[in-house]
Amino acid sequence: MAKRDNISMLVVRRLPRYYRFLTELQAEGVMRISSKELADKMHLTASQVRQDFNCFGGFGQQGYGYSVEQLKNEIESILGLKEQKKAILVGAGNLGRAVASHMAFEPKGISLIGIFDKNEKLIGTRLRNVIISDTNQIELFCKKYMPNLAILCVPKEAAQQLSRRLYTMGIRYYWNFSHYDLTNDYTDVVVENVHMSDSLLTLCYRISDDMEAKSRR
Amino acid sequence: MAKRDNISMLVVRRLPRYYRFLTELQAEGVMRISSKELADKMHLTASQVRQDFNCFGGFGQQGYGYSVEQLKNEIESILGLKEQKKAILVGAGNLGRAVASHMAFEPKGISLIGIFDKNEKLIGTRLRNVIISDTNQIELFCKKYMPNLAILCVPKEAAQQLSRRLYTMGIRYYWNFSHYDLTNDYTDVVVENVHMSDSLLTLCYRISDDMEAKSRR
DNA sequence: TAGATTGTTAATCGATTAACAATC
DNA sequence: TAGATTGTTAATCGATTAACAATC
Repeated sequence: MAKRDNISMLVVRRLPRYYRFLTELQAEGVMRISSKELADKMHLTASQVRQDFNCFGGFGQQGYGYSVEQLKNEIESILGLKEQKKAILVGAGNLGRAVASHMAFEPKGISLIGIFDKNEKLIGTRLRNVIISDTNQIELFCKKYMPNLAILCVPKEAAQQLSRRLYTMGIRYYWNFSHYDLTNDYTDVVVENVHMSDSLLTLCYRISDDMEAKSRR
Repeated sequence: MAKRDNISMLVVRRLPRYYRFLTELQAEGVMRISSKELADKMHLTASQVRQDFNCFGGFGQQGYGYSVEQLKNEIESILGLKEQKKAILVGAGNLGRAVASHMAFEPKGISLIGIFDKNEKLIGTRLRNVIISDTNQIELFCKKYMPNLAILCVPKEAAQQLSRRLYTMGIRYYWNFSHYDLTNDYTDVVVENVHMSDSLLTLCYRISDDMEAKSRR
């Protein structure tokens, strides 16, 4: 891995997808692949595939293509999956519970070390072998265990105040499911938003657009 | 609403966000807003805001700006939220249950009319007042109720066979949480993917990149 | 060596930004 | 009318695609 210097977000967002396809290819026993083959599989162009990889250095070999295993390892290292990260999750409602129990954290180098909620009924119960604690214990917990990543599954109204507390405790990386915009308050923070309802609205648009197009014919 | 003709996906994906901000502004009692003000709030440029809206026709007024209420209504209609859609959800595991109970379907014109799972323990229980049925009842159900949208919360392995069945039953719109690529099999299908793990991997990259950048300083 | 496929430069395409005349 | 802000055209910027020399 070399180069890397101001990589476009569009490239970055393709990396996980490359990683998925390569993992699968490896599982299928495929040893090597050309940019053309990979591009066809992923509905991209060969040029784009090569350009993408060359943002980080040349992983291929002329006349041969790419070694699936090597390429997968390179991307794994680019994504930083081997670096250990400690995460806490706040908000153990429907969404929080789904995220906690559904996500594969370990293969990404993430250990979920704490879950918090203010609902007394949930406090003390377990999720993925982690005991749910009272949200007001967050400061104590952070002081002790120093998590670096927070997963926000709280309602918008709670997110602002909560993020202020987490920021104070030194947390700078957020996986944010709430509709609160953290970048309004802090500039030195990395936030990845998951807005499921935006995605559903996009689908609504596409349905409406598609149906209209069909009715025109 | 007028114009519209080959709108870029980048514009489409901004629409739900506009809609969110406008809904909020309206709730706050704001009556009018300029492209500049809206752009600042949303971290966009005024030019972009105006260009985006003008894909669908001019909703503003020179010297005044945009009426929050009118603009919100226009976008609502562009997104097709008033059109009634019938949805079924397949896979009532952690993720499916979270989606079913967490999502606000009604304001998007979607009614969730059926939920399916193959796990006998879940069959017969209720989610959001919908009884979970056996997955093998899907064909019967679709014949009777003609849903047009399917939400896929099943594992990758189940998704291919399942999508084939749903396609046969005439379903062409999919909100897909599985890692199976539906567009491989069908071209006349509209699929909106939600890949939460890709989003988390993107965050991993950004953490790794950010930490590296900091250590360089 | 000949064939294949990369890495990389150049050309094209599309999206964002800037500018400004139109007009409320 | 003067000031503000839109709608829209032109300029810029960035991303994708095409082409091809380098090389395995």
